[in-house]
Amino acid sequence: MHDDARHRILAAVRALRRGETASYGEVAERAGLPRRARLVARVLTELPQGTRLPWHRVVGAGGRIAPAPGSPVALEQARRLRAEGHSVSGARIRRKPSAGLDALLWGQPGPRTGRTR
DNA sequence: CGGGTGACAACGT
DNA sequence: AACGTTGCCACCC
Repeated sequence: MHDDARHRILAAVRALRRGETASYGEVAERAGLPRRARLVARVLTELPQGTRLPWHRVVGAGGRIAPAPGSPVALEQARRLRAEGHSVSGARIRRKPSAGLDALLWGQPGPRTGRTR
């Protein structure tokens, strides 16, 4: 894959702020790579262990933890999301209950709760 | 070139 | 809500 695409994806993830989440597809879109959700997943998979990137803020469409349920990475993501105010049950993530304020802070809704196209 | 795989996503049932 | 299907894309055999 292009190193350039990788850097743009990393930048998009780095831009995610505390409490915010974005789906793989959204991250791809923000990185200027529409329809490359799987590429985003691939890039995250290859992140080094101690990375400072907020990779845990990238979630599956509809607000789900994407990695295999029970896997170390999935558990760690759940832990971090809860630490940022979200509630996680199994793979399901329910966004921090402050949608109104969040919308002001984020400008855009988080992962789709309804249909998209 | 051909087939399999996955931290994806949209749709239909 | 939970699956199964299909489309997709980058990689790896």
